[in-house]
Amino acid sequence: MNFVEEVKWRGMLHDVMPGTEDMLKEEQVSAYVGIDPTADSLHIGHLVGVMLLKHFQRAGHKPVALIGGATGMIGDPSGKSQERNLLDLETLRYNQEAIKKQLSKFLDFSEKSDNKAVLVNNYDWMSKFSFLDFIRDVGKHISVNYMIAKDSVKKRMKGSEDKDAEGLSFTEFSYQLVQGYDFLHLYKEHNCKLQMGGSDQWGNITTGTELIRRMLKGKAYALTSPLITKADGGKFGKTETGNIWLDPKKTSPYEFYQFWINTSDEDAEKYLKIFTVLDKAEIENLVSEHKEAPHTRILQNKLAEELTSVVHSKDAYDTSVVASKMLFGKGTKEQLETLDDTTFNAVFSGVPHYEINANILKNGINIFDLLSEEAPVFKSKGEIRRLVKDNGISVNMEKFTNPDALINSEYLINDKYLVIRQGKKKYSILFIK
RNA sequence: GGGGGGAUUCCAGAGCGGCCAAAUGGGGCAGACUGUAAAUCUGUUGGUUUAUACCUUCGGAGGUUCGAAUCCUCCUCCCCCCA
Repeated sequence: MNFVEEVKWRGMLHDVMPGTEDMLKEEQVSAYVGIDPTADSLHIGHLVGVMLLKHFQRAGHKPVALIGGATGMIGDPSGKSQERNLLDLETLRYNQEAIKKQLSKFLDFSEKSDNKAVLVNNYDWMSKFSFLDFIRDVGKHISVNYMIAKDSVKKRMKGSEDKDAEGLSFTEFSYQLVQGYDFLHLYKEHNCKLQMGGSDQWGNITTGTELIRRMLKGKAYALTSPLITKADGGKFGKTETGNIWLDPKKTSPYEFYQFWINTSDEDAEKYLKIFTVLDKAEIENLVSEHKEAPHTRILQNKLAEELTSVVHSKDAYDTSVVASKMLFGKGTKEQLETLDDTTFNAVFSGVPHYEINANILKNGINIFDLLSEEAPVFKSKGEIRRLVKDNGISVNMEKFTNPDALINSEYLINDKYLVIRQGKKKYSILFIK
C-alpha cells in the first residue's frame, strides 16, 4: 500500500514535503504524531492524527505516538492557546497510560509485530535537558530570523496585520524549537523520518526537519492533514454538551454512537474516508446506495457502526442501536417497562437525573410543580405551560397535552421512575427516592 | 487638553414622557413536513396557579412628574473627531 496515495484519496492530505513518497518506498521508517496529554482521554478531534498513524502502520511502517508531556507545559502559539497549566508528573503518567489504552484500539502495539506502534513521551528526554545545554546544543543551529518567519509567530507579533496580537512570551516562542528537537530525537532513536499533524502544525514540523538537516545533515519529511470542518461551518467534534470523548465515562457509547448518526449527508462521505479503514470501492458503493435511498442513511449508520465498534465494542454498538430504536422509533410505555438494566443505562446515562419524593405522587401533582419545584427540569412554569400547549412534552413516551392532568404513582415505570421528554431529543429521568 | 456620540431584553438593533415586557432581524425552544438530515412553514422566546392583572427589567446612583427606557444631575465604561 502506498501511504501517500492512500492518505490523498481519503482527503487527509493537506501538504506533504517533496520526496516523502519516494523515501517511504525505499525503507521501513517511523513517523510520529504529537498528542497533548491534557486529559486522561482522547476526543474525536484527535482521531485524524490517530488514523494517519493507523494507515502508516497498515502501509508497513512504524507509527510513533508522542505524548507531549514537555511541550504541553509550554503551550503552542499556533491558534489561540492560552496559558497552560503545568501537569504534575503523576497526572501526566496517568493520562499517558489512559491514552495508550485508547490508541491500542487503533494501533498494534504487540511485541510480535515487526512494525509495532510505539508510545513515547517527550518529557522523558526534555526534562533532563538543562537550559544551558539546550540553548548551546540546539538553539545555536536555528536563527531567530528563521523562527520569526513562521506564520504562527508572525501573527502573534505586535504590529502585525492581526490587531489583536498580544505578543508572545519567550516560552511560547521557543515552543517550535522544543518540538523540533523532539523530531531530531526520534530521528536518531527511532529512525523517524516523518512527522505528521494538522495543517496548523506545518511550521513547527519544518523547524524539526530544518534542525535535523543542520545538526545531523539528515533528511526528514513532513505531512499534514486539513483541519476537519463541517458543511454547516460549525466546529467538528463538539456538541452542546462539549467534546465527544473516547472514554465511555466521559461520553457514553450511546452518545458517541448518536454523534456519528447525526452527521449530515454532506459530511458523511468525507468522514467515512477519514475515520474508517473501508477501502475506496466499498465507500463508493455505500455512497451510491445512499443516493438511491437517502432516507435509510446508510452512510451515517455505517460510520456509527465502524466507530462505535472500534472505540467501544460490538456489544456497545448493538445496545446503542436498540436504545436508539426505542427512543427515536415509536417507543412506548410498554417498551420502557421491558428495558433491561444494560440498555436502560446505555440510553439514559448521559441524561439528567432528578430525585423526587415518592409521597408527592401519592395524591397526584400537577406537571408545573413537578417539573419546576420538585425536579427543576425547567426553569419556569411559564416555559412548561408553553411547551405543553405546543405539544412539546412527553411523559413516558406519551404526549402530555392536558395541563390540568395530575401525575400520580400510576405513571411510574416499574414503580421507580418517570421519563420526561422535551421535544424529540431531550430526556430527563425522575427517580423516586 | 478641546469637541461630539453612545451604553436597551441571549446577540444585533428600534424606541426618545403614558397605548413599552419594549418594533424588527438573528439565535434559542416547540410544532408541522421529513431521514434523529437540510430547506421550508407555523407558534413561542422576563417572572407569577391559567391573567384586558401584578412584579422585576432598558450601564450605576439620585431627582423632576399623577406617570420615565424616554426629561434633569452626578458617576462608571465604550467609540469618534480635533490638538
